[in-house]
Amino acid sequence: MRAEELKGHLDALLLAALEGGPRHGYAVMEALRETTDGRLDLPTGTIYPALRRLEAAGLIAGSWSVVAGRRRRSYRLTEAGARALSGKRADWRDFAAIMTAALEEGRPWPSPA
Amino acid sequence: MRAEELKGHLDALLLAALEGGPRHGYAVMEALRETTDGRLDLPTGTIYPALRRLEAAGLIAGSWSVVAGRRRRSYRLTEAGARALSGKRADWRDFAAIMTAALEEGRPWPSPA
DNA sequence: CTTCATAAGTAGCAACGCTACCTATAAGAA
DNA sequence: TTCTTATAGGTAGCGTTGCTACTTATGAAG
Repeated sequence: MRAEELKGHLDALLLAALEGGPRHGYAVMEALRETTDGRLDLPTGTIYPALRRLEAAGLIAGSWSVVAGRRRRSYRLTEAGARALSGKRADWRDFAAIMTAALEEGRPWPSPA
Repeated sequence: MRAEELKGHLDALLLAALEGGPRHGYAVMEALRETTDGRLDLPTGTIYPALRRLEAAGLIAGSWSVVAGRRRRSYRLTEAGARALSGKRADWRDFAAIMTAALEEGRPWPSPA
C-alpha cells in the first residue's frame, strides 16, 4: 500500500470498522489488518490522529476506560458518523467507477489533438 | 469528486490518458472530462503541475510545438512511464479490492475487544 | 471590440498520512 | 531478575499532493 493511495479514503475505513460496535484505536488497527489479511497494516501515527480528527468532526464519540490496568479510549459511531459513512460509501462507488473506467486497458480515448 | 479522493491516483489517470498516443495538457484535461462524462473535470492548476511532475520523474517526455499560432507542450509516455502505468494499474486493483471489501455493508468485523 | 475557447503556467495554501519518537502496563522468556 | 514482546495511547514535524486564484497569450465569433 503506497501512502498516497489511501488519502481521502481512510476516514471511510475507520468509520466502517466502528460500524459493528464500539472499538478502541488499537482494536480498529487490528480489525483493519485482519479483515484485509494484513494488506492494510496502518501505523499508530496514522490511526490515532485520524480518530481524533473524526471525533473533532463529530463523526465518532470517544470515552476513556481502564481494562486490565491499561487505559483505553473507545470510540462509537455517532448518528452523523453513520450518515457520513453512508455518503462515503457512495463516494467510493462513484470514484471507483471513474477510476476503473479510465484505467481500462485498451480504452479508446478521444482522438489525440 | 471530493478533492482528497483523487490523491495518489491522478498520476495513473494522466499516464492512461497518454497511453493512446501523445497529447498536450489541455487535450489530456478534455480527454479525462469526456471519457468520464464530465464527472472528472480537473482544473488546469491540477493538470499542468502534475504533468511537469511526471516529466521530472521521467515517466512522460514533453516537447514544444506551435499549432495555429498557439504553443503546445505535447507529452508522450516513456518506457518507464508505461511500466509505471502497468504498476499503477495493479496498485489500483489491489487498493480497490481492499476498499471494496472493507466497505462492504454488514461485513463481520472481528469481535470488538 | 469584446467575449469566449484554446493553451500554458505559477504562487501559496490546506489537508493528509507517515516517520520517528515518547510514555506506560502486562506477560512471557532468558 | 532482566529483557523482550504485545498492548495501548500519543505527538511533532515532514513531504506530497491537489486546489484556488491568478497571469499571459492567441484565434475565432458576435
